[in-house]
Amino acid sequence: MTRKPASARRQDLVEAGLRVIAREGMHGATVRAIVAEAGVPLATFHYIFASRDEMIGEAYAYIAEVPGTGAALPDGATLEDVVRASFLRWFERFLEHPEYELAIMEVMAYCSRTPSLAHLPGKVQEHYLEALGELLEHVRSELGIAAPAVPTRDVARLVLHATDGLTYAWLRTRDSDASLRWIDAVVPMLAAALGDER
Amino acid sequence: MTRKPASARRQDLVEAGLRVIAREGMHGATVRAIVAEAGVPLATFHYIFASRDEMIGEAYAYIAEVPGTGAALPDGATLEDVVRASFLRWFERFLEHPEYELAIMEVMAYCSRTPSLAHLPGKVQEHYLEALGELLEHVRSELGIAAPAVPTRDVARLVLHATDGLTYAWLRTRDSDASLRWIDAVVPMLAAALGDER
DNA sequence: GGCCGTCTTGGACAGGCGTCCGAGATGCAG
DNA sequence: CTGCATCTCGGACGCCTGTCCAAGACGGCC
Repeated sequence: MTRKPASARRQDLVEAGLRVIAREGMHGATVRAIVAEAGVPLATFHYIFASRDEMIGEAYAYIAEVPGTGAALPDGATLEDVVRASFLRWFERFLEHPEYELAIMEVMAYCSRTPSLAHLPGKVQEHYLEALGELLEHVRSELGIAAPAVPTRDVARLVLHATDGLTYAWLRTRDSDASLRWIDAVVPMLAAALGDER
Repeated sequence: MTRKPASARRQDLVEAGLRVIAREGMHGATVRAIVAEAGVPLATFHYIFASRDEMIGEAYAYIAEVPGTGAALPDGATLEDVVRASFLRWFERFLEHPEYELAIMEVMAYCSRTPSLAHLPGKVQEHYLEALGELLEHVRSELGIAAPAVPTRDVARLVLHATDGLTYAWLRTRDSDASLRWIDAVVPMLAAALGDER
């Protein structure tokens, strides 16, 4: 096998692990399945990771690194249009790989249950909030909205609640129409919070 | 061991299973852990269920049987007040046993991954919608709101999206303040949809 | 009282699991 | 070229998993 530094093997295994979890779920993500996916011998796994849990934690943290959906805003769009467009774009991305979102949900549940990983879901949320916050700030400055009375971070939390609701409900029903109606319903509220109207 | 009809043992095991999943997560819900919780010998399990998966499915369906939160409305309350009060009551119940909500999430993910159980999440959602629909109809008739242009079922779906968002986000962060702010933000929208204002 | 459907139960089975050991290969630093 | 830190990897360890069998105990009905 081609010789690689441990850091590179680490990333290979984390990515392979995420692929396996997305395909088979947490239940099927055994050490043997993961090394098979990565194409490395079994013993490599525990040369890199002290335990399977350590790898799961690494994988969950890895998810948070994925950048948000930076959008190019059309000129003359209202705030609500921009929010709706961004939300819809996120939803399209979601629909391309819904099994990944299910995987993330499973990993977060597993981490919640595992004492050594229980702090991670909060940290991942923190990353989400930061990335989303930047996007929202960008939108605000682009549209010339100043001196917000609702802090950006609070608006980001609302947006996250909205996407979380869509995620959970969609994964149960696979009903995209209902999701679109949900988007139609929440977007005005989110835009209002972002635009600071009362 | 006291002799019981299979149907009674079935319910005992389902309830024990749910307790174990709530306490240890899906990962720790082994057949042996479940029979220990129920206080029956191992072999009883496969006298009752053909497989562990069959029991998991039964447990997930069992969840949907739990009745919704029927509320006594104070006189002279506005529609928004009633919606907010109901939502808050649900949230209080949620806070009493959040680990159960996490368990439900894990079971739903597991079912999604298991071909023979993949149809269940949709069915459970259907039960939720029905129960919630009845509650909403009750509120509507109580407040004398007639001829809805937005079908009750659609409003119920919106409410479900809102509670799902709260559930998912809370389980990551355990941030009840953020949840309350979310409730404050969505309730007017939900009330508007229920009250049929545009 | 004897029968028979229903329920109980100890024990075993094969297979999969996470983890670990120790010997060998590799390739840069001196 | 030698030395040493780094990486590779076959194979095994003990434990736990879901599932099953076959023998026994119960208890209502003829």
